[in-house]
Amino acid sequence: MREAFDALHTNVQRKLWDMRWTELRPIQVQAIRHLLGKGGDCILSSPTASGKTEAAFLPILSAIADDPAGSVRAVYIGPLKALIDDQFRRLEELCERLEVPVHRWHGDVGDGARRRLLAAPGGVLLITPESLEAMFVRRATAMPRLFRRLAYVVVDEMHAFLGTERGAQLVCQLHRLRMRAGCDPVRIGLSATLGDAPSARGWLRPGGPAATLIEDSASETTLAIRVRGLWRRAPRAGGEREDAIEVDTSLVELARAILLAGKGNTNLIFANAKSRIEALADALVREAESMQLADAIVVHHGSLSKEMRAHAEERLRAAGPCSAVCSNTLELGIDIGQIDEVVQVSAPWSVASLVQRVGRSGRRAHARRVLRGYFVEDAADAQSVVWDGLHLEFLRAVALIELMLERFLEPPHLGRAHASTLIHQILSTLAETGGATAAVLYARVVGSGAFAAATPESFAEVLRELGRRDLIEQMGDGSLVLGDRGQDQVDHYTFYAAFHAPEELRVLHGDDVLGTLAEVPPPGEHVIFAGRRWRVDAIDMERRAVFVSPSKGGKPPAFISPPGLVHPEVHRKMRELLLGGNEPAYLDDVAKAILKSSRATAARVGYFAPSAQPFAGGLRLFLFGGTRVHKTLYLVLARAGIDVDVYDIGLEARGATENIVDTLRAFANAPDPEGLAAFADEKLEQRRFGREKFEPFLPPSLWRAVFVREELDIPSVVVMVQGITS
DNA sequence: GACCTGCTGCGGCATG
Repeated sequence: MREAFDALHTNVQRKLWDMRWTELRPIQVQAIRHLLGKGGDCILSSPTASGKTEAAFLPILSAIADDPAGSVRAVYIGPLKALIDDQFRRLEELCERLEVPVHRWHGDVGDGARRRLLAAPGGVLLITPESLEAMFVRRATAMPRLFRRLAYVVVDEMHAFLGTERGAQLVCQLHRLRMRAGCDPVRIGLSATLGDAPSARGWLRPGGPAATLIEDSASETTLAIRVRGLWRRAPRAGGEREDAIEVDTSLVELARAILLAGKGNTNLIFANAKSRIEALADALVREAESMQLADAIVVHHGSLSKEMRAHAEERLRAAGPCSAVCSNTLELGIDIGQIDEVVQVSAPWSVASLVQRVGRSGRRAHARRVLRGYFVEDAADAQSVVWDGLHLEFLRAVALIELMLERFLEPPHLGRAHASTLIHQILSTLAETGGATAAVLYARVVGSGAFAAATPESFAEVLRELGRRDLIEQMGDGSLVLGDRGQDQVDHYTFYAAFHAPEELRVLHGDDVLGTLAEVPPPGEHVIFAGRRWRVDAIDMERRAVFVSPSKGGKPPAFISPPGLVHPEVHRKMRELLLGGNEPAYLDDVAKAILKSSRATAARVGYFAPSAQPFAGGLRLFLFGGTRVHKTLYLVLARAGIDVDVYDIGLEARGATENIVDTLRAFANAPDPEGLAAFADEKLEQRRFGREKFEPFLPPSLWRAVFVREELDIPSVVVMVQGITS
């Protein structure tokens, strides 16, 4: 412990004295020993608020303090802008006594700050993968100067990248950076929620030595959980006025309950979907007013302008009570002021997400964490639709809380082909280099190890397809350059993100930019946005802008996104909750009644194992097998022309029962995954299954092979069908 | 009935 402190640079030590640190946390001691000792790539894995960022940067700053210039010396890559801004503040403070400059670069960072970095590269740079991508495309010639002496790369919130498009992009970028700037920095990953830390060791540097795993499982602060249930009431009309909207009385009741429990505190309220976030914010603003509460209500999500987000963040940091209704833009790492309580309205998709959200509260010493859950459910009776009577979203939330208490975390989906991101990185590398031979391109992109499934043959096949589609073309000397359509892709500002997002229009009130919307109501209609009510005055498609003015009416906006993946373990726990008789102590009386109602519904349909239950309109499949298995079965039935819906834990197929059962049996007896893939390729809307950004540019045969391998789960489906149809 | 994350350059204008 003492020797770890002694190993730090004198001015880092002085700063710690200034900040009145009395001791180093265990993860910090271990990280200092490792990074200032034998060194090498490492993963720092410890609970939220255990000081991981400092664990990485105390030794990094100590190592570069006497030699901070000549190029950027350390890069920090974060998944969220708000997180980068927060870490920027903390690092600036840490660097106060050092000669180490701290820079940040993301979409909301102004020209001035960018020019300062370009003029005198040095110290630490905080950046998103998307902004780094933009550097490769637009400023490739400056990159050697910027990163020549780069010694460290810190990947924060590593779990947010593992097994995702952005993760493959990031791993490829690190390799490309090495090729471009001749640097080979030590790679350091940070996370509090790695579902499988040992398997993450090989991710930071594929094909290279595995990272050293530095773990500190110090027990978390005490956590108080309270889950409150509310029964939904019938909506009533809002009155005669033209701009009045239907008033959802349960939303009003929900808002009132949240305000009463949280008043006088600083709270984060997670409501999952942007549409729901806006609806709840609107209700909270109105109720706070009618209750004459001084508490501020602010909104924070990714479709709001930087000004709106900055306002919310400032208000949270300021003294005085404040509640922020937010999406996962405030989920990770952020340490904004003193958050007293975390409120979760409806269920998130994963345990990891819940753990991160809970980790936003109680970050000061001796403060406890508080999680309040709220669920509005329809009262069910014997006539109710079974799916409603199971109260699936509520059940999922309780399952996630139970799994969190058992310390379960979803393992990442590693080893994926990431074919969409492969194309992204091919196009980006051609923009970066201005042109390259296939061999060079292979070395730069596939050589990163981010695309484990790519072979020289499949890579060549992808290149040929890109050529056929005018995305790339071959010059006389054999080298490859961007084609017309490839240049169009790369020139558009939406290119830099590896993930798909719908095109959006800017929402303007006078000169103020409120944010962006993909689904805009026609002029004359009303919309709730940024926590306020607006009338749509005009839409200018050419300028891609919507003009709004304040109004009294409004309804929440729609956003387009495919549903998330639920891990089979979460479904297993939901089923266990239905079968078991215990009542978690954190449920209030209504929540207990909701759980009881779920169990009564399950008993009424005789559900005790995965099963197929006939009903008047067809067959209901209660599966609890995880989203991948359900999607596979959805395809089996939809391909046979059967009308089918997915309901979290199962499916509802409509039509003649015999036909449905025969279709399932026929598939189990002779599965043809390729047929399912072909059907998905031809018929499936992007909305339902969420195809990745550049998948439309893949050779169809390759797309289908990847789809079969990664999106379908044939063995599980065969076993399940045999079980439910025997 | 179903999540979210992120994003450049430039022209036009006002200001010192």
